[in-house]
Amino acid sequence: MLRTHTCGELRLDHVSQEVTLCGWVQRTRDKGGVLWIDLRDRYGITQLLFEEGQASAELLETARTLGREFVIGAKGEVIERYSKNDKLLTGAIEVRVNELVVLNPAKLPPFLIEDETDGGEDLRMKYRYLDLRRTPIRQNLMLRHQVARHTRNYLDGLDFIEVETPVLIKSTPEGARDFVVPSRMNPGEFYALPQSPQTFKQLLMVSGFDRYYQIVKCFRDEDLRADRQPEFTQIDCEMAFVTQEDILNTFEGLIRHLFKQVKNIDLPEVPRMTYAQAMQRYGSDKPDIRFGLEFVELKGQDKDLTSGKHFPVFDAAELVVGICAPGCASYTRKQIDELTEWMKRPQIGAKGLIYVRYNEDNTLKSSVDKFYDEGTLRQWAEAFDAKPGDLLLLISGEADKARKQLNELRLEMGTRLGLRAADDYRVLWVVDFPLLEYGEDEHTGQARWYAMHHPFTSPKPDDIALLATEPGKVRANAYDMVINGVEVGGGSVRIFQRELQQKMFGILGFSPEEAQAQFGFLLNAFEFGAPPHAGIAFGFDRLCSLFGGADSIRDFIAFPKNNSGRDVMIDSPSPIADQQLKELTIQVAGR
RNA sequence: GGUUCGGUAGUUCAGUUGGUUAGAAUACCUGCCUGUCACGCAGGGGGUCGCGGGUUCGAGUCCCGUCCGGACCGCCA
Repeated sequence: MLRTHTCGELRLDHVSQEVTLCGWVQRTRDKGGVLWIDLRDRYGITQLLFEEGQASAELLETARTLGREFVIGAKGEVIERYSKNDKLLTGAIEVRVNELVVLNPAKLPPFLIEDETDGGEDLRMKYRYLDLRRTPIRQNLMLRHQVARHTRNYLDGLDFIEVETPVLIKSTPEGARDFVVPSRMNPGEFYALPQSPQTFKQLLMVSGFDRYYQIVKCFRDEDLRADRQPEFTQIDCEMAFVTQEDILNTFEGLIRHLFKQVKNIDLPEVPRMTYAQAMQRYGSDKPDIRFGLEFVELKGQDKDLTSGKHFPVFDAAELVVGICAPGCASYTRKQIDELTEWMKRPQIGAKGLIYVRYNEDNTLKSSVDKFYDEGTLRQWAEAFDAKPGDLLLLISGEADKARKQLNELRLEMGTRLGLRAADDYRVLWVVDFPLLEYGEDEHTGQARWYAMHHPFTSPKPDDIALLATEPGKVRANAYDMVINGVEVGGGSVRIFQRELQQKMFGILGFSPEEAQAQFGFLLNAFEFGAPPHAGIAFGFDRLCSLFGGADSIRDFIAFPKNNSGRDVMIDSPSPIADQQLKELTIQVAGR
């Protein structure tokens, strides 16, 4: 061993012991007659002391040549400090060095390796191995380790077993784009990397494994975001002989366990909300319930407080819906205009934003005073349960669009009003998702039915009859877990009968032959005694970033990719040699 | 595929209406300093203003193109 202790463990108890430490030079403070070096490893920082008169001239000389990030070993005596530093765990002691070895000198790093670095994202990613030396990033990865460890502990305790499923699998048309891997031994044929181990975990249920989990890499070839990587990790779970209720309880238990173990937070019972409620009250299937600002409809299916006053915008609207921003009546015209412009950005695409100020003096002032008298405005305020000082913000139009736009506004107002604290955690189950959604096929342009979750999701038994008549109204036994407006997990009760699964593929536009070619192995398996089963998968990276109080998942992944799917450190993806292409019988345009 | 913001010293940024020798902070180097811990003080070096073209007497600044990066929309069963 090159060292006797780490840089994080020495205390007053160790005083007068002879120790050897190894690590990286964080910083040197040369005071002339005395020189200090902060020595860092993953456990902490220990101050090394070199003093004129005590240390040899040669030792001082060497110490003065040390630069940032040099790797050194230092042997010496632990002594109590004259002036202690209570910001450091090792701040009561220092090591008076009598032997110093430079294990490896270092070039000056391209950015500061400090908690508050001066490096930009791009640079940090290029030198990720240096970035990972920084305490905040190291702590993120340690948090990730803890989340994984406690996940395994919890599931192990419930007799789940972890089974590895293959990474080289088969491309399927449904869902996200696949990453594809050419097969040398089968020219012209390709593997796909799994978007999730979905079919394999269902087959494990058919095999009788009963309770399966896997902390597993998944791959999706879609555009990226701060919370989306092309390869990401899921906690993938499946259970047999269970109902939806069993899944919700088991995995509410997992989340509660993780909050307790990782954050020492006792989570209250997780409330449930149907998809329909979530959309109506929040305009989102993943509402952030840390704050209210719930939607109130002025014109909707069962009421209308706006029509007949010759305001064409509202008269033509399917839905007039708004939120009440408490205490915002003091917003200036300029602030409201700015908010309106924000809503009109192409990303949101609102046509406009109507406001009603409920002034402190009990008067009402709106942007539609021309059309609505004070009595009507007062009716509106009542509908919102508004108080003097509040500001109503209204959106109108086609119901789905209006809700979506107002959802953006609600979240923005929540942020502006400081209602979205990172350390306030509100967990929610959203249940009863629709089974199907209608949309245009990207390639053919033809409208057709898509599985909202995936094609293996079972319809609610009560709704099966609707499959033939009104597929859009069929609800699924599907559920999402949402924390602070982030979808952290989702799953469903699965179809386990061949006939129903075939029917489902039919609705999704597969011919019987296509279904057999793509998913024959699953359909066949269902004929050999498939048990009822259900499952869920959690986005592990997101869960970690949430526990870490961050929006981006990148700093919870050791070696992440950038927005364009590139790893700027190893510079991938990259071209491959002509010989490799030839072997794979692949031709690349332009080569 | 789209919207939008950005690219200037090792790094993070400022740079006015197009006008003298492109600045600050920090890092780095040199010297001084025996209790620092964001040490301090004095001095110093460091720039193809992403790249290419254009307008102009003159471009970091304006225009066109292009490359790179961030955020977002579409997309992500």
